[in-house]
Amino acid sequence: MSIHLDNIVEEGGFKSCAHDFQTNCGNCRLNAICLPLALESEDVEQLDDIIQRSKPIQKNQHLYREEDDFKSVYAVRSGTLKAYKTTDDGREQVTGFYFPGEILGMDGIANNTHASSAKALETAAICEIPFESLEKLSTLMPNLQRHFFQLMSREITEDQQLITLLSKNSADERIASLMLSISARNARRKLSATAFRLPMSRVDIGNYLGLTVETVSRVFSRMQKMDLLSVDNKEIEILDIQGLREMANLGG
Amino acid sequence: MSIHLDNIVEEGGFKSCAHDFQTNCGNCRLNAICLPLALESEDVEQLDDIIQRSKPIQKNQHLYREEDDFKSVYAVRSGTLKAYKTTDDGREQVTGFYFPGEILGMDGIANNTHASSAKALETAAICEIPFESLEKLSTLMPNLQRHFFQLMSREITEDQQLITLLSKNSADERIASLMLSISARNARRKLSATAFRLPMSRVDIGNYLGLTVETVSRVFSRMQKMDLLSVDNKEIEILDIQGLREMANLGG
DNA sequence: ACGAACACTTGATTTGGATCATGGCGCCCA
DNA sequence: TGGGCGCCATGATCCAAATCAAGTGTTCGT
Repeated sequence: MSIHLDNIVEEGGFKSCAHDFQTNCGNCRLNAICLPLALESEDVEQLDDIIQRSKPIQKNQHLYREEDDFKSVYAVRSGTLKAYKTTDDGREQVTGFYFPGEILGMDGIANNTHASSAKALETAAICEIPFESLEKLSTLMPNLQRHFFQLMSREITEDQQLITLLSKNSADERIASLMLSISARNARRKLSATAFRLPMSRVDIGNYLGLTVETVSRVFSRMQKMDLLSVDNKEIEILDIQGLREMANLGG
Repeated sequence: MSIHLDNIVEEGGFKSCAHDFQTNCGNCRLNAICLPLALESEDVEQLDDIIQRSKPIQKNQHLYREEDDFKSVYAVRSGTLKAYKTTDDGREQVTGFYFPGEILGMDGIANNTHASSAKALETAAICEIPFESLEKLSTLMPNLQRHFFQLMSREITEDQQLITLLSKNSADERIASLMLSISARNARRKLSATAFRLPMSRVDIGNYLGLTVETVSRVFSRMQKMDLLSVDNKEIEILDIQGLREMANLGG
């Protein structure tokens, strides 16, 4: 059973007080990879003033739902969320997983209505960034405007990666790519790139990658047989990252 | 053989002079659906000042290529373009088609490098919008900033639609959806929603939708047999839009 | 105006992943 | 502390779309 450093450290700050001294961008362990990334420290303080931190949301709770009015975008402080859409015939399509330091909700800007729902896969601490305030601040701080444009652009390029994956790659390649993506995002947060716990179920993985649960399961078994990784329920250890890259078709 | 009103009318303006009186946002037939959409007329003039209009690009010419430095985003004035990425193993993934009034190139903002290539499917007139100027103008004009955030957000929601389509829908459903999308975009430009010429090849359609050419061909034949549409090479006429919606699973 | 290259269609066969079916394991809670 | 339910694994069968193959139609360059 692995220890979730993220949750323990960061939720610790919350339990005492929402305005705890730890609870601001300046002190946040994630500020180098999150919204404040591009800002001077005095600017960070202004950003800090508009950010709302409420109590953590529990597993399976929604942060927002499709068709809710759009008010804010959200930064993940700890925990993991999934974003998903409900298709016209009632099925679910997972459109992304969001880890600490990542921003979600930007798909709501287009129509002032959330285009997808977001639900916690485990207890999660969230920073809410009211969009109107962010817009105003952006006109005053060109760096912030630039950075937010970049964040949205990154969301676009990531979606395009997923489109390519779904359109061109086999089940093996899709799952190898997802494992590598999670590994890289862990590394960005200074966590292990080779050993981690998957916060999402096999169903969610399959849904995200356009595969059935059975296929996900079989691919994990196959990868294990090939000594690419070891799988113990949700605990993953990457044993041969090079081999995994080759399987994902990311070249040698 | 159909007549391309778009090309004839708008390229006419170009041939004489790049600073032709017709060639500005204020007079552009598309200004109600393009970037100027949200702006007052005096603001439109300022926007107009930063926009560069060069001579039309020819079929198969590139507007930009993957990994080019990112300098500008582009608005289509006439013609059609496709955006595509080259996968690690050298294949091509079409990520979008762009019609008059639509903006492309926003995926380059994230890393200051174009994440995809854009190529003309037919002769196309383009408005180039230098991004640095657009950023500066956006800090001065909140409406423009807002509108550009919305445009990027729309790109995200459209990509998510495509992800869902690729992940959950059959070949029939994918192609029906694409035909309906093109129809709706034509309607937005006050062109026929039921009769149009496809600017892209079957290969491009298949590539975009994650299908082979053969499958695209067969689906068109099947739709024709079902009297949903008539297909004459690239000329499409939608005969039963309701039936097509049902096939696309967009409900009754 | 002609021929080559390209774009599209249609048919036969194959196949990767879906679907259907079953069983085990762990976990939560009474 | 056991029972039920959700999650996961694995085997058997099926099917939609890919692949392979062979044409025909269209476009373009000279």
